[in-house]
Formats: sequence, structure tokens, C-alpha cells
Amino acid sequence: MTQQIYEKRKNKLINFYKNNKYIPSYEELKELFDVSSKSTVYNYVQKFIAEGLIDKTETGRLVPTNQIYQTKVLGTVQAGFPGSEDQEKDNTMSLDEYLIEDPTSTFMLKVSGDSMINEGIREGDMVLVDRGKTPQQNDIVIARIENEWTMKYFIKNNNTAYLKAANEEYDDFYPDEDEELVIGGVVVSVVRKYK
Amino acid sequence: MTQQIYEKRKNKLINFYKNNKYIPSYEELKELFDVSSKSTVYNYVQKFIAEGLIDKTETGRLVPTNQIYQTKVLGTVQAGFPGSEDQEKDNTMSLDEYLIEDPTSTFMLKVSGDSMINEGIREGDMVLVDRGKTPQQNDIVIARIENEWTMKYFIKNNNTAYLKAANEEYDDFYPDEDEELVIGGVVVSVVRKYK
DNA sequence: TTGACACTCGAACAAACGTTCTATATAATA
DNA sequence: TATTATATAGAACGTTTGTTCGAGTGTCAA
Repeated sequence: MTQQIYEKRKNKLINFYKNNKYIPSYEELKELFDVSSKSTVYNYVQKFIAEGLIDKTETGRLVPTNQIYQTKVLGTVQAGFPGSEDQEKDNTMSLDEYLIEDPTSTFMLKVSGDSMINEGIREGDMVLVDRGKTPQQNDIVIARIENEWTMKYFIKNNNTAYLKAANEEYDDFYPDEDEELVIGGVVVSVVRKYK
Repeated sequence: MTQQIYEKRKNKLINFYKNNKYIPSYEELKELFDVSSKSTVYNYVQKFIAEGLIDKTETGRLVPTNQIYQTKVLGTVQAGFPGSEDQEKDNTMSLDEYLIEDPTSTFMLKVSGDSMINEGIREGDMVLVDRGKTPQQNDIVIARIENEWTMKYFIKNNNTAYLKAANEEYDDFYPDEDEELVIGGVVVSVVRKYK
């Protein structure tokens, strides 16, 4: 099995999974590899499995494994770099899984304004908000203030809760006596895309 | 079809997909739903498809759709909030796809130190690094300085390139005449997890 | 109690699935 | 060129797949 062609077809498989989010059947792989024999495909599949790229269920169906969709995690920036290959293989993860605990109650918001600049959250960033969580002390929350939704720290003092921005130019917000503090959710993570 | 049971089984499906990254077959769904008839499962599958949770290939295989693994994207924080349900359904995305262009050349690093604090990158954050990209002006890069890997801005002046930290306490780094600047990759995104 | 309705069961079916085998074509080596 | 190894083709197989249908079971209202 030529290494060159193998890598090429491996990439085709990875791209297929990336686009379709499922492992193609042998028939589909025939098309993908531009090959007319199932046994040819079979040999490749065996290699993919040996490499840990895909897996099989008890009944033989082809299913994805961690490696095909996850991101390699290496050490810290300052303490060394791309370690051995073994290290790379072991520590992989999916960003969706890492950042989102409950997909059904989590949504994403684009940040506008600089009210959380001291927290390292900047305009254009995306925040993941879980509307199912109850805010704890100092949590960053999405709250309703004068019919607008803003992002602030949630602070609880004795019995009264108020909101605090991570920017000195903004005032704290104390809700009126009669109205309740409306919390839309708790910010569970921040994501910034450069390129 | 009782709504209550339906939701319960729908969640079971979502959890199965979350754990296994593939849509279970009818036989597996029988176990999952604790039901002994395939046609029972069939009715549920029809509903899942109608809801847009899963899909079918031309040959009838069950495959995931966007909705089952993606995160809802809403508007900006200050310009309104959870819009109509229609809005929610249309704008969904996968974080892995959003943040990672080329999975094979991208890896993840944990940030230690405060050299990029002014850029809003803090200790404990995770950065996604693409080792396949060539650094452009002002890109954040992972570079080798005195046998250590650090994160800095990449600056090009005429013919000489140097590195600049996003923290006044750190000096710029000019490589020696004889040695080349070793760039490990370009930071394509930053991720911070609060909870 | 009766009828209408929704849900489940279990069997049957064709098509698609992964697997295996032998034969042929291609490439590498001597 | 002759020989050996390697990759592909193509057919055959037993299972599993998704699909369909009729019968059985429970639930609720009249």
C-alpha cells in the first residue's frame, strides 16, 4: 500500500467525516477513493482501524473514534512543546464536549461593547451561555437591564444581589426593590477566533 | 405519542450520539428505548427526522444532522436576546468546525504566564495553534526563544522579523543574526472555560 | 360497556452492509 | 526479460439494515 496514496485517501475520509459527520459505507468509500472494488476499500478500512481513526460496532458498522474529530492537546506554552507522538495521541479532545456541558440549554452570543474588558472578554468574542445554571457568586451572567441584555458579574451581598461590570467606566447595577433581577444565563466559556 | 416519553427518548438519543458520535441503528434504539419492536422505534425515528434532529442517506442509513451536535447562535449580547424559535433553529454551529480550519495541523496549548495579558489571553486559557500557517504581520505566534516556547506577536520590519509581547514588562525579542526565528505555529483562536 | 384512538408487538421482506475469496492487473526486483 | 510482490477487480456469502403490515394491548371518553 503506497504511503502517498494512503495519506491522500486518509485525508479524503477525514474530510468526508468533517463534512457529513458520519463514516461512509464501503460503497461510498469506493466513490470517494475512486475505486471499483470493495475489497480494496476493505484493506484501507483495516488500516484506518489499526491507526485508531475509526472503529467498528459489535455488528460491524463503521463508526468514528476520538482521533477523527478531536484536537490534539499538548503541554503548556512555556513548559516545552510538541512532545513525542505518543503524547499527542493520548491527549485529544473535542471542543464542543470540552466547553459545553448541556447542549440543550447552552447557546452562543457575540459580545458587543467593552463592559467585560478587564475580564479579558472583548468585543467580537463569542460567549457560551448556559441558561440552565443558577448563578453563583462572581459568576459572569447575562442579565436584563432596562430592557437590554448585558454581561456582568453576579454579586450576592447578604440578601440582595447586584451586577458589576469588569470595567471601571460602568456603574454597578442594583435592581429596584420591586423588580426582580432577570438572569438569562451563566457564561460558561469564552471563545475568540483570530483567523 | 406521549410528549413526555418522546422527550425522554429524544434525550436518550442525543446522549447516545454525544457519547458515541454516531446514530444508533434500530436494533440499538430498541435497547436504548427499552422497547422490543422495531416499528415502535421506526415511528420515533420519523419524528426525529421531521424535527431535523437526524437525517437519512440515499440508501436509508441514519446520520446526524446539524442540530444534534451544534450550538445555537443568537444575536449580540446588547442587541436583544433569545429571539424567536425560528432564529434559533437556523443559526447553529459546531465549535470544532468554527474554530479549526485544518484539524490535522492544529493542536491545543494551555497558556501559562501573562505575556499576552493585554491581548486578553490569560493564564489557564487554551489556545489553538495551526502549525501549517505562515505568520503574517501582528499574528500571535508560538516561537522558540532560548530553548523555550513562548507566545508573542509576530512583527516584520523590512527584512527582519522580531517578536513582541502583549505586556509592557516583557522585552521584545530580536533573534541573533546567525540564528533563524523558529515559529511553531500561528494562534488561530483562544478558548477560556469558566465552569 | 362500548368504541375510538394511540401505542406497541412481532413477523416478513428487499436492499445494503461488511466480509471473504480468487483472478487479474500493475509495479518492483533480480 | 523473468520473477516476485503488491494493489485492484469482481463475484459470492451471510448478516444487519431500514421498511412495512396486521394483530394485539392499553387508555380515555361517551
